[in-house]
Order: sequence, then structure tokens, then C-alpha cells
Amino acid sequence: MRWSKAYLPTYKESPSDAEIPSHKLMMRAGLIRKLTAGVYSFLPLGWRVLHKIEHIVREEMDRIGCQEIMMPILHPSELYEESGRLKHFGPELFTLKDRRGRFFALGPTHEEVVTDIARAEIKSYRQLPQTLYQILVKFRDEIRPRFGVMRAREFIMKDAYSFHESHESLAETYTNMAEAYRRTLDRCGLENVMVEADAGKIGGDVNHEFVVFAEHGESEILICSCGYVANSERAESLGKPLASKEKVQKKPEQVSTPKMKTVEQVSNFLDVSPAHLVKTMLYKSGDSMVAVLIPGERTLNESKLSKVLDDPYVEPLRDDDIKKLTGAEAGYAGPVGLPGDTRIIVDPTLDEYDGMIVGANATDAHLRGVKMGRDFEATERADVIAAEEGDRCKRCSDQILQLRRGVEMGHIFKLDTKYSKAMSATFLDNEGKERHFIMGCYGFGVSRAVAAAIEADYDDKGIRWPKTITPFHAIVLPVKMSDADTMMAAESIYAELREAGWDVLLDDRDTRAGVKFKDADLIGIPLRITLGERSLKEGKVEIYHRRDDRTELIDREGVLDYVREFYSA
RNA sequence: CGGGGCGUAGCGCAGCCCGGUUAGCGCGCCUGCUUCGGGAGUAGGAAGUCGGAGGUUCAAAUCCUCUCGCCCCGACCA
Repeated sequence: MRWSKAYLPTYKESPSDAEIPSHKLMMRAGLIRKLTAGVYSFLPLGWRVLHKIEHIVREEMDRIGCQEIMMPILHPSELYEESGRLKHFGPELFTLKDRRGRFFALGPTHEEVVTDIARAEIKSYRQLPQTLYQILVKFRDEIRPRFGVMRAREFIMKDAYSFHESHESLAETYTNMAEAYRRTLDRCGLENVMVEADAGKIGGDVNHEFVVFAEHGESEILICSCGYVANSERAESLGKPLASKEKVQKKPEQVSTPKMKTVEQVSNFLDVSPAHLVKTMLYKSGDSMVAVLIPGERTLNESKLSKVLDDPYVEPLRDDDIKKLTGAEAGYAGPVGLPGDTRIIVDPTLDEYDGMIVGANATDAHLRGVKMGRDFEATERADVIAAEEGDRCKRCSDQILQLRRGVEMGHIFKLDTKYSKAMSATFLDNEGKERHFIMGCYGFGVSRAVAAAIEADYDDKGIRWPKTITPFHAIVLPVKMSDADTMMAAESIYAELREAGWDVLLDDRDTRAGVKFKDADLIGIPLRITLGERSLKEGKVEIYHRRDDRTELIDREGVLDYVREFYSA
């Protein structure tokens, strides 16, 4: 491609609405342009990178026997009523009406559609297993789209779905898929890790995320040197060691804590560390009331609580309901003397406590020296706190968890029969019995990967593409456009590399060399072939390595071999 | 959805509080001359519904009301 003829606009400055490096650089280097919040066009440079990633994804999917298809974007809303996901997705689903007033959704993922396809054709266990995939634009009306294509409302995703007669078969595909994801990310040059994750709206139990390490990623990963690694939404830990303990008293002592509602206020007021306090958080699950007890300085992980209660719709009590249940204003709830049918869930980190300070279920009062098992009974003991950096690892119990940030690039799920049951998708097994498909689904964020690759490696000059997904393998930069020999060399190297199948960008713009150098750095092509008057006279050209910021002089004749060697390494 | 911020030329911004004639600056863009290996200099030039609608006023980018859009923070901390 000749830059003089190409649609490759670059900016010196970042648009003011871009926050993180990848977003700024994608705008500055002319990869994308925003249409409206969370909706982007890909310009030629961005589109090339997207294609290269898609290509790698296809190869890895095909390698493990997946078959590519293309499903519609427009989905009749009845499908979501059937699967029960209408309310799960809620406002995140983009919906529209046709001229007759019938409702449709723009596909956020395709479990429903693919299950509808499978139930029509797959009738026998002999046709199983099957794995279908597609690379298609997806729509989700995100609460808060941000960071450019990193969290967009319209984005490109590879989604695969597998159908099985047995859990063993699913497990095999699941393992293959995990391996394919790891290979895909490795081939894209992205340092990644597979972690246990939270299932979110897709459902199912077993699921793993593939996270690419990046400073500005939205995912938090907790890692232990013993090998334990998990998403912070799901990670388990033993908390931090207690510095001091509250003494148990003969019977709970009621202390006056006027207007002291937060843990911070109460612990300051009583002059004890927040770890002495036990936070009582009140929830409603169906018709039953739930009190959750966790250490004062900890955060409750609602997703864990949902799982413990087996209820995706758990919600915190509102202030007036708190008053009804405890008889006190919000801020003074405690486990002692709650109505008998209240479920009391206690986090295991509280086992280490002797006494506790808890709300008194009376406005402006707390109880000191409370003992669990004597003053109140726990209904259940379950891990519900959010793990944090610095916690003791639950797996090995003597190492400390470290935090690393990253971008969620892939997410794979064992769905079991969640969708096949909801949508009555069945086949006959070898005994002639009707059974529901056992399913898996596997998503990969293709457009997000473009941003993640930039996020994972850039410098103050611009992007540094990994070799495998770079939009161009080399950029040819003639320094002096008015010099005939320079231009002749530029044209011949450009032609030579192109004929050999390399993607080459020729910067034939009639502009100053400095501008070209800056732009070349910005768009991050791994190899720059600089053609200068002096070195050309000696039959040499300069090769500049973007990643290492290093220049080499080589013979003009050796260019093709040099490029070939660079990319085969 | 709650809170905060911002909409002025393709991009980055000033002007607004305290209303006043042709609305500025930098980058970019066009033309000429000089320059030419790390975002050139110079002379000239094009480009704006001041997000939109309504209002106040002799007069509105500026004040008031409504509205649309964009960005950030939050949406468990009792």
C-alpha cells in the first residue's frame, strides 16, 4: 500500500475523550473512528489487524474441528423468552420493533439461535458431538461503554457452541478449546493466563477466563506463587491475619454509638481496629431474609453470595425493610436477636475471631464481646468475602496473593443443559431415550484483542505491534523524495517484498523525513526500511527495529532475506 | 440509574463569571518562496448553525429554561 493514496490519517494529539493508552493510540494512528458512544468504525489499518487476529482464530478453531457458520444478528425476542434470558439480559439487550410491532433483539451472543438450529437437525447421539462457531458483530447495551473498543456496545466476537451426549465428551471439547485459546493468544503475541471466573449472564457452572496482562485492564487477577490464580470476582482467600482480637465478655455489652453508622465511624469511636467489628449486611432472597456476617474491613462479594443462596436475584434490603427486620435504623444491624427465620451466613474468616463487635439492632447502639455460637447461631458458614491483594492464599495457606490487571479476552463455559432444557433441545441416546444436549460455549473478543495488543505493549512514541498481527510487516521509508536513486530503490524494494507476499507500506508522501519517522513509530510497524542517499550510494539500507529501538545497516540485496528471517524467528 | 464535568473550524484549546460591532490561538488543510535524516521557516488563504430549541435584552458563544450528545466516578461498605 502506498501511503500517499491510503486512508491512513494520523493525529499529533489525542482526542480529549480517549482515556487509556490503547484508545488514544488507536485514534492517533487512525485505526478507528467513533460514530457514537461505544460504536466504532475500523479504518484500513485497524481492519488489517482485526483480519490478522480473525485469521489466527479461524486456524485454531478449525484445527480442533470446529465448523464455521454465520448466524443472524437479528433475533426474534421469543427466543429469549423461551430461554428465560430476557430478564437476565434486561436493558443490556438492544431491542427493536418491526413494522408490525413484533419485537426483535440485536444478538448479544447466540446460545438461543444455535440451540434452535441444533434441535432441528441433531436427532441422534450418532450425530454428536458438534462444535459450531462464527465471527460476527455483537450488540450489548453496556451500562457504561468505555475505553474505545475495549468495552464497546457493538463489537466483534468469535463465539463457538458445542453439543454433546455426555459430560466426558463436553470435557474433551472444553479442554481442546482451552488449548486452542491459549495457542491463539500465544500466536497473537499476548501474555495470557487462564483463570477460574464468574459465570455472569451466560450461566453454567464451570467456566474459565483468558486474561491478557495489561496495566489498564478491567479484570483483576489474584496470583499466588504456589500456582493458584483466579479472577478477583471469584478468588478465594483466607483474608489477612488479625492484628488484635476483641475479648469475649460474659454477656454482650451494649455500647452507645450515637450516629455511628459506618465501620470506620464505629471503630474510630470505640478506638479499635476495624477487624474487631463484624459487618452485618442484610439481603433478601425470594421471601427469606438473609444476614451476612463478614469482617468489618472486608467487602462482600455478591456474586459468591448469589451462588451460596442459589439465587441470581439476591438484593440488599432497603432502609425501610432493614428497619422492619431489625427495629433499628440502617447502620445498626447485628446477628443477635434477629427473627428466628432469618438465615445467618458467616464468612469462615470469622472463625479466627474470639469476640465480636456487632450492631445491636437498636438505633445508636452496638454490642461488644459477642460470641458466635452462644449469642447467635450461624445458619451457614460460607466464603462470601471478596479476596484482595495481600490476603493469605487458600490453596497453600502460607503465601500471599498478588494482584495483576488484565483484559478479559476469552471466556469458556460448560453450560450443561441450561439452554437445551429451557428450549427443549433433545436427541435420542443409544437406548432410544430422549435426552437434552449437554452444551458448552466459548467466546473470544476479536475487536477487543486489537486494543489489548496495544495495551500490552506500547511506548511514548506509539504502538509496537506483535509480529503476527501487525498491519504491515515492513514500512519502506525513502528519506529524500527528490532523489531519483532513492525513489528507484524504494520502488524496487516495495515491489520485491510485495511479490514475495509480504504486507508492505511505502511511505511515498512528499513530506519531510521527520514526519514520516514519527508516523512510522506511531503506527508501530515492526520493521522500518529507511532509504537514505548516502548509505544507498554504498549499496546499503537501514533496518530499524521498532520494538528494540535499534538500527542496522544491511546490503540492499539482503532485504528480502532479512525480512523473511525476522518473521520466521 | 445516581453524582460530576464538557460541547466554540478536522484535532487540541481560549473567550463565558462581568452580554457590546469583523469569535480567537496552536496543530492540521490550500497556494507561493526558502528548507529537506526525527512532527521546518516565511508570506498569503480557505474553513465556524459557538451542540439544538425556546426565552430575557436595543444587543446573547456569554444570562435563564428545556433538550440532545460526549466523557469521568459510582451503582455491596449497613
